[in-house]
Amino acid sequence: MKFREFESEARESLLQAAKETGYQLSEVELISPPNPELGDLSCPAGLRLARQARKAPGTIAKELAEAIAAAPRRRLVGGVEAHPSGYVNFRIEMGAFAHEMLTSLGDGQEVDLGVSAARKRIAIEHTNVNPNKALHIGHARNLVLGDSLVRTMRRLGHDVQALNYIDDSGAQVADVIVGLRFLGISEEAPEGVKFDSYCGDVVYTRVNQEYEKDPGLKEKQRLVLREIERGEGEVAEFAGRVVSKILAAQLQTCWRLGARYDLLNWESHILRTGMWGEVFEELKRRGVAVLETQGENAGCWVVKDQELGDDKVLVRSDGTVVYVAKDIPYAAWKIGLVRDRFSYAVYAEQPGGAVLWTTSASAPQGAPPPAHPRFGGADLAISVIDSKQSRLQKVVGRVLERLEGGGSQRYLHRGYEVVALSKASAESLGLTVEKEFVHMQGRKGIYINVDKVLEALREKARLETRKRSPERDEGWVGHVAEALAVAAFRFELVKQDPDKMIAFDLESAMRLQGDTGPYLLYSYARASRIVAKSGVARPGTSEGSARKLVHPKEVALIKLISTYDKSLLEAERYLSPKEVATYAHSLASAFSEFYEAVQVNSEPDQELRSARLAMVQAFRAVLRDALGLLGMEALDEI
RNA sequence: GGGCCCGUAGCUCAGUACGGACAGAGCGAACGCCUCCUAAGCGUUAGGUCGAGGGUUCAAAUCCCACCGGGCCCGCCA
Repeated sequence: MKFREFESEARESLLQAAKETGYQLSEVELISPPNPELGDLSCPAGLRLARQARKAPGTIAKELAEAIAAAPRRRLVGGVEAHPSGYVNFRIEMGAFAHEMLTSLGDGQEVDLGVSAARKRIAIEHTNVNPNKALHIGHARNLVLGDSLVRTMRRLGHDVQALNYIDDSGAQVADVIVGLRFLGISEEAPEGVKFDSYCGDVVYTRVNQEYEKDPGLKEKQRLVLREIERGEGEVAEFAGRVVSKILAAQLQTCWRLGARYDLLNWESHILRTGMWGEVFEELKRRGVAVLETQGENAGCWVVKDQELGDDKVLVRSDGTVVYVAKDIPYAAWKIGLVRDRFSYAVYAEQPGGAVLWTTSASAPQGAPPPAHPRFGGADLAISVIDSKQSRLQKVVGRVLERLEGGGSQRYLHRGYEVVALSKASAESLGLTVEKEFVHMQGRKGIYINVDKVLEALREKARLETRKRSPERDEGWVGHVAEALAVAAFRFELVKQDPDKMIAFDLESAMRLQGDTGPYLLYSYARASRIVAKSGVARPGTSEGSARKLVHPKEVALIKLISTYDKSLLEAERYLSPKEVATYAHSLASAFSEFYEAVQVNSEPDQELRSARLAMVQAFRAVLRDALGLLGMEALDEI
């Protein structure tokens, strides 16, 4: 977009000037000046060159600035000044800059990012909730981070597969089956209670209480686990049905939050298709997995790797496979290191119409398999998994590198810190709390359900919306309230740095004002209202009218709009959609200041009015785009 | 014992990746702004030894070192 063009012009002119004045300038560092009066872009070139040239930084800056001024003018560079401190400061040629920007964006249509990165096939794994409970806010952080990353990568032109891994053969599922089968707990949720929530809140927690009272019950769990792993028999079939019901309920929540997936990967299929076996053989052959003959791991197949520190067991002495080991063939499949043995079937149609596929352990009988998108075989795999599993993810990454025979780094772990409960929120669950936060614990029922938070948010938003629009019908108010609730919730989880733990506080998460999702929707709606009232959807601009945009708030908004692409590139570089969230908030804030500072529709100067209107349209186009990446719905009225 | 992460205003956090000019928001506090495009907004004021100490540098919240405080991981659990 425009600002990057300005940057490259500034960079080129500085390099040219350095050549002419005889300075050895290898790279041009560009920073934004501390305040706009100094310029729009700064380069500390004088400071950089002072030592080798044995001159004062200010002198060098002056020479460079003069050389640039003497050179032929560049399109977007309006002025160059040397600062005595040694900076060369560039000023944007606002007439041309604003005009060109508004020509491409001022009609409020699609945003052209102008990025041409190499298109990659990327597999992004996220959500991955055990199918034995409803989503809690910790799962939501994973989903929001992952889904926003999927959307951002796609927006940058990559071919992205969104994967959701279903651990259908683990202990947590077995616990629920034990409860329903051996403790006489009802197989049906009470009226009005979602099945995932019932299994997690009632069955799972009850079973864990019973384990403590009756250690013998653990034997039942092992029995169930064996049956599920075998994949045959009445218990396994029953477990399959329960898992499906829970998953269906979970997906309702995921979809409500705006997440869409391309494929469900089932843990049980990795064993059943023989993919584990194939990879295990390869690991043995390459000496990545070795059979331990002595010590505490005697009889186990382990990975020994200096980078990992302690040895990691992959196969137990009884021949069963540990959890992380199953992640290896899955990861290998993602980046095409193992033959794709999965069959694929349609699982569901998601809201909006996109098909959700599922792996299948066996080819369908009779009818020919349906045509499906190409899964697996990606250039890059990204796993969104909380930081507690960093070590295990490092094991997977290292093993893959050795499988591949090189350090290609095609498997990336996007970690993030957990969500805990604030003191106040934990106390609202009836806990007595000493510390400032409490970690959630599924088996003890210490967590906050996503559905409950969304319902509370929606109700609050509904009342606020109703208050502002008493004449509107229930349907409209409900739609707006839902969009506000999702925006508030997602923004709360995505805006924070992934490396920081969130102490989730229900009360502050309920806010609809300040640094929140609704603030973004509000600024968008205000802009839309200006356009609606103007009666002009595609305001024309000229360089002359664009030159009239001189108010500091106008200039600030133009500049910010033109840097949208940079926030996406940062998000890609750091696998961090927070960059987009931060940008969107700054943008909305710049618009609010613009909105308060100048009038659009009542501006008497027709040219200026038109230029401002084009700016509002450009703002809408970019914010709408960013909101889309964050999984929020831009509404013209709220 | 080994490894990873965090520490910035009363509270919650941006800014740290690539060192740069007076360290920014939100919440909370005080005050102000709707005969004007949505006040879910905007403005003003108050509030900071950037955990503490050394080092590198013309320049450090940012890089390096050891330290303090907090969280997490180091299972033949998932």
